Amino acid sequence: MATIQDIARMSGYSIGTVSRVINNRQGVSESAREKIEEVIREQGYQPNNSARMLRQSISSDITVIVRGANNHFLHTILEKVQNRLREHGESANVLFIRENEDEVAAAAQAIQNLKPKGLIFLGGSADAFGGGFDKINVPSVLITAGAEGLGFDNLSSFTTDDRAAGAFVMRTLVSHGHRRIAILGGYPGDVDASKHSSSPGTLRIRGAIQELEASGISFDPVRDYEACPFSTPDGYEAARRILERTPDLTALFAVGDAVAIGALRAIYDMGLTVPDDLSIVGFDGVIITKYSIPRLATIQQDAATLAQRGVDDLLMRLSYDRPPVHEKIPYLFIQGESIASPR
Amino acid sequence: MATIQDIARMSGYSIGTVSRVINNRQGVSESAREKIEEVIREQGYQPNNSARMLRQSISSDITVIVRGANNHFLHTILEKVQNRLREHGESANVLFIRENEDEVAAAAQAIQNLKPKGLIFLGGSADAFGGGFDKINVPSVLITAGAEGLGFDNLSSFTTDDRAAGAFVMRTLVSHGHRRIAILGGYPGDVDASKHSSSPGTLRIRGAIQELEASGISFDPVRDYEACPFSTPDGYEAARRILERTPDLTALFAVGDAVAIGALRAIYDMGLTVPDDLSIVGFDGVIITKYSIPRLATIQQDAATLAQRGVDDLLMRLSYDRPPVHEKIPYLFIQGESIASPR
DNA sequence: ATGATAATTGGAAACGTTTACGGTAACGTT
DNA sequence: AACGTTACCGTAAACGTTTCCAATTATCAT
Repeated sequence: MATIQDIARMSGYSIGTVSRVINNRQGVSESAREKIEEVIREQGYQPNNSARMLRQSISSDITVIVRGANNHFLHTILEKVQNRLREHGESANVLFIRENEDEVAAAAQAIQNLKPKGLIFLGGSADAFGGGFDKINVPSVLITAGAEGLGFDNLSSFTTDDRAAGAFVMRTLVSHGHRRIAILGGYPGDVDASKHSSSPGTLRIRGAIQELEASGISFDPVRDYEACPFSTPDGYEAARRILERTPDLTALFAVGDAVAIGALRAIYDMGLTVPDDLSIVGFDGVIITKYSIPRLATIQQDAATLAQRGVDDLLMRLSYDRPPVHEKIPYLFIQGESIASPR
Repeated sequence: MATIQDIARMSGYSIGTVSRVINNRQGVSESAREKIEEVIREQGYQPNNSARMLRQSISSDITVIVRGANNHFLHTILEKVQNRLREHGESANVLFIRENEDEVAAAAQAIQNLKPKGLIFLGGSADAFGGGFDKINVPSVLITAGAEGLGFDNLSSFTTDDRAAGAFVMRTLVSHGHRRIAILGGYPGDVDASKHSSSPGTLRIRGAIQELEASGISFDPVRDYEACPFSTPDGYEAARRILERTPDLTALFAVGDAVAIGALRAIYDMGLTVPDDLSIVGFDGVIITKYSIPRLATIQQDAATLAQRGVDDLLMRLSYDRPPVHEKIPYLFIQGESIASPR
């Protein structure tokens, strides 16, 4: 493998100039730049990362933190993020962490001495970012949750408009004639509008409740809401609990597809059918919703765009320093086969 | 952050000796070792990776290569691998690549100058390892495919006994009285026993066919087999094709759960029911098989053990040089609700 | 006690970069 | 022609390790 010295020798310039070309800094003549670039190209030279890192005390890779349960939607985004990074010639370190706080702190610690040049968060909420990651102070992006107005000055966010989507789901159900609707999934505190939270689940739920109230439909958090983690087994259990507790329901809004899939089976096991006895809507738009029986109505998040915009923004801010941005990516409502009017 | 120099100064020894202690090499007195270790401990000193890497021209991290479509089973393993690595205090670089050959070659190239100290492959087959990765020549493990007897001298493998499992599935179907059984999924060449291949799909299929023939049941590759990638949409299409072509089938063996889930829906769309009209068995044991309607019969691979043994073997071989091993991890047959006797 | 040998330790070079600094050349201004 | 300014470029130090080699000390047999 050629070194910067070899390139310098072969191009007839000094290593200083070569270095300037590599990092495209100014102060090097057009002729020098061309010559050096040519040599670099024909030698297939790649700067040695370790040396660079040693000198600058920052690594040249990006760390991706995936937060939450083994979730198909996050995996989809992860893969797209990874692909996009590779298209730009970047490679990524990936870390999976669970929701709990000490794990977040530990991860932040571990990542700190990995010295990444940038951070990408998948899943979770911006709150976690405050749990140690803000100290690392490198350009970061949060995909799948919003971070606007939270005072993190190095964190962009790209997300679906969860509040609007949650409201949209409810509007749809109500327009089908549903009046007894329950919500499934998320954290116990999510229904409590007085608590501040920027997590997507919370926003979906609050948007939904707000819409219901705007339609003059009462929503009792104790009776009509059941919290649970975003996984299929948890969705199954939660659905059973709420259906046993509140048998007069005609529709269910699961704030994640994994939960909805579990609920689908729970409903089946209780001898009810979807959508005749009960309508159900999910959230995320994972592939399985298009093949389940019945096909699941859901909010399809645009994973490809989320990933792409997130990565592009990070790389952009990595090279030209710009302020972070907060963007909402359009979503799509998928009708599926799991909604009908109550009978 | 303290450096080795600080430790040297504070302990009263030279950096050479400190280095020897850190890498616990021999040739340092017990007293020196103790003193130095004490200082290291109280300073919370961590060697600088970049410097180390620069000097030794090998990085300190492990690269994980995930091969194949966006597959839930692989994601599950990936997460478990990652967790196990973290338990050992290691971090991993993750790369997703598709099946095609140039992508493999490109990835091998890219990884070569990442200079990982070890490699973990998830999915695909050992064949891919030959496409450039063997040149990197670091301890590697292949999880989810076998590599025994292929002449790679630095590659361990941990896998389900795909051939036996494939045979087991067929034995089960035959014992239920099925005689007209089709196989779904994998590459077109997989049925051709004359071609050599170590891919898991191939082995499952060959094991299945072998078992059928041993039971005196004829299997016509053209009529009873339909190749397709390991994804749900592809499974859907493949199932439609084969059911239209061969309507007298009574059972289907999909060599991956994703394929089976697609097939389930295809069967439904054709107005048939599982298992009354058609039995179906999948492979992998992903979570969704336990919640689909009907629950899918499948071969449950032991993802946790596969991941754990793979990681442990790699780390072991990284520190003590041992020969690679090839291990088959037990699987479990899950009865599900998708098998019945033909009527 | 002496020398020979082994064990331990220190010193310094090297890994491949980046960057501050100083030097040189080119150019325009007077 | 002399000078100042600018643009470009080269030199060398520094980043924190590992490791070779030489130096020192300890151990032992005689």
